[in-house]
Amino acid sequence: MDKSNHKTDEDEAETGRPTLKTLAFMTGLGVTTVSRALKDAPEIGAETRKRVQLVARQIGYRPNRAGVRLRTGKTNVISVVLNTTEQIGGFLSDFIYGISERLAATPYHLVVAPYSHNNDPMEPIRYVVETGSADGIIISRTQPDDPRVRYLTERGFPFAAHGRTAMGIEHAYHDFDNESFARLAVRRLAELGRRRLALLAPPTALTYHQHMRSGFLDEIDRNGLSEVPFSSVSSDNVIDDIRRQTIELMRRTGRPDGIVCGAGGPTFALIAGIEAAGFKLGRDVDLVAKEPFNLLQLVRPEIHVVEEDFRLAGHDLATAVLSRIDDRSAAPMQRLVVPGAVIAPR
Amino acid sequence: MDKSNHKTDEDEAETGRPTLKTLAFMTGLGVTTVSRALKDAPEIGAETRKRVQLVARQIGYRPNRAGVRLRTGKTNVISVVLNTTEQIGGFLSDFIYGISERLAATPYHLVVAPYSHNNDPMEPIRYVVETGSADGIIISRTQPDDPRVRYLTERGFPFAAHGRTAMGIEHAYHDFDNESFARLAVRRLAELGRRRLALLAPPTALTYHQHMRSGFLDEIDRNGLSEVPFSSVSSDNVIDDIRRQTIELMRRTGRPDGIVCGAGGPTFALIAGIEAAGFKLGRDVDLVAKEPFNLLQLVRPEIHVVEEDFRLAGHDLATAVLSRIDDRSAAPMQRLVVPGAVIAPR
DNA sequence: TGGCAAATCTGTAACGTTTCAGTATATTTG
DNA sequence: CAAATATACTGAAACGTTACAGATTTGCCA
Repeated sequence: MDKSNHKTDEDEAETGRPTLKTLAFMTGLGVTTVSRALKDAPEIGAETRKRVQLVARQIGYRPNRAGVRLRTGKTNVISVVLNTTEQIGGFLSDFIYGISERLAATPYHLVVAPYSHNNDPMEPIRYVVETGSADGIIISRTQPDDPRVRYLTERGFPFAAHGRTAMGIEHAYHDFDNESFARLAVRRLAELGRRRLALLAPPTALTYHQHMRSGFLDEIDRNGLSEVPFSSVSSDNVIDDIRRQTIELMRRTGRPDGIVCGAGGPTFALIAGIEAAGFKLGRDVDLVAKEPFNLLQLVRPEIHVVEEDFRLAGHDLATAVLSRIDDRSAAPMQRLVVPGAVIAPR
Repeated sequence: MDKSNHKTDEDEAETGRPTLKTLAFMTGLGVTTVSRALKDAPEIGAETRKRVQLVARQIGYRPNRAGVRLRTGKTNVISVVLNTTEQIGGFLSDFIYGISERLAATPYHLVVAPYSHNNDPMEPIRYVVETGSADGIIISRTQPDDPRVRYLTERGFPFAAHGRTAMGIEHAYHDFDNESFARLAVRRLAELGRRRLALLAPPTALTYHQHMRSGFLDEIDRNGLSEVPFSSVSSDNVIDDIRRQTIELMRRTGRPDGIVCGAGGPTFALIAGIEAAGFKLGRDVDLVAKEPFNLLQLVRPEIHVVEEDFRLAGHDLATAVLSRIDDRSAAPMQRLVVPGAVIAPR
């Protein structure tokens, strides 16, 4: 008799994954009631609420993300936008782990949106905002005047940045205090009696280039030291370029006797370059480097190291963007991590 | 007069993000026709198809993922399941980049699902399958008898594994030929006149432990060398444990004069341990290590290195799982990457 | 000319969820 | 005691998409 393709309630109760309808059938309530009961709405009787929640737990009900998303627009997704041509040596793993650890206890999923160097960094940002494919965004490689920050702020889209900006916009960020790092590094080199210092800085476009550079310059000044310019490469360059340019640097007449390096991978190239030019680390020149995990010092104990924790950064940024989503008018989390001491050679 | 809260066609055309309805209004066609036209269905006139597609492109129509997902069950998501307690030194960045590069030109998003060491590795897998939150899964740290592989295979869920299994199941994988790596390494050490070799292997639970170990043992045999057991640690151990155990190893009476190491981070610890015990690399003992990016050799040129490309692995696995989704009955992609030559000290 | 097939297009229903506008029953109030 | 109000629940509609089962038009053949 029943030629329709409507599912009956009983069908519903038997088949595959449970939905609100399944729950409604099992409890004898309406779908609406079940929905409200699951989110502890006050207009549902206490006893009914308990009952629905019990049954839901028993049969392992999980809300259908697509259904929620379609109806409410809420995606329960955080998107982290990464540059795939990023520095080798990969602090990125820890960064991502930090984020996902934070997200693990929440209903949020983490999606990784890449862009390559030749592409527009705005592209993935626009995509996410225009298609509403995430509730929040985490960006890195922040610039002083960052179009992404402007764009996201203008639209009131929740985000957090790894690094600060300088455009008078109050936004959530987590940053490592690279100015202090540079100061610590210079001070250490001064203590070692070094006089002519070079800095292998991040690319000029990034905000923390300025920070690191100004800390470096100011502290050089205070200690009566001089700078040996080394701007032909940045820590973004490929390893081999850095190595070559370091050889170049060391062969100059006014070569440095101390070098500060703000990134992990490039430090390897620096050392290789110094030695290829015939100089000895610790004798002719000292090196203070920033490293995510202190591996380098295991094999080259003569270098000085400051650690930077990227897992913490990920964790922080996830927290920041979540609280941003939760309440867009709340004050954005802004955390500046001060570097620990410079770890000396053993 | 119109007190309903129905949106009229004109409303639709003005407001926010375009949908099929917007397109239908603009072209004067039905929603169904537009939907079919956009996917080049044959029953839509050629001219209409062109027209619809043109308009869609003009106004930047993007299908609503939640709509598609709710209706079809297709998520357009690939989930990569990672162990967050994974080895420091992070080859993971490259792995993830490899995947997302491959996915960039497709409609697929990449979501990272973590699990920590004390948690059940099956948990994220079950979650994805039960909630249908992805169309395919990429797993790593594959075991000879891997419950995840069994589970996914039983349910016909598309996946690809970084590493092989040994349970008579034909599944998609990408693997580095660690047996060949170990052979190459041993051969190199034999050529250098080394006689007593040790192997710092991966954890015994993982499939490639067997591969590496059997290659190592067999090649030792062929070359008339002997093994110095070194099973107190695996490459999964924390850096400091490896360093300590290496000191231990080197202080034994029958200490090795050659060591093979199958992972990047641990090699640093090995070197530190060897030297802490008072021995000199290249003189007392030689080291052949596998490294994702050849950074180590820059600062310790006396070691021998084989490179392993994790970006390629990611790319491959993404391809594999996509083709699996595309056609579940097609033969699974199975790729074994043979190691390149051992890079000698310079 | 009538009939039939092919070509092209369309409306309805459904996926699972939440919101809106109720309804029915019990309880209080004047 | 009627009316107002509070309590507990419910059906219908909508989010954007696609599958299904038509509907309309055109061209062709007997």
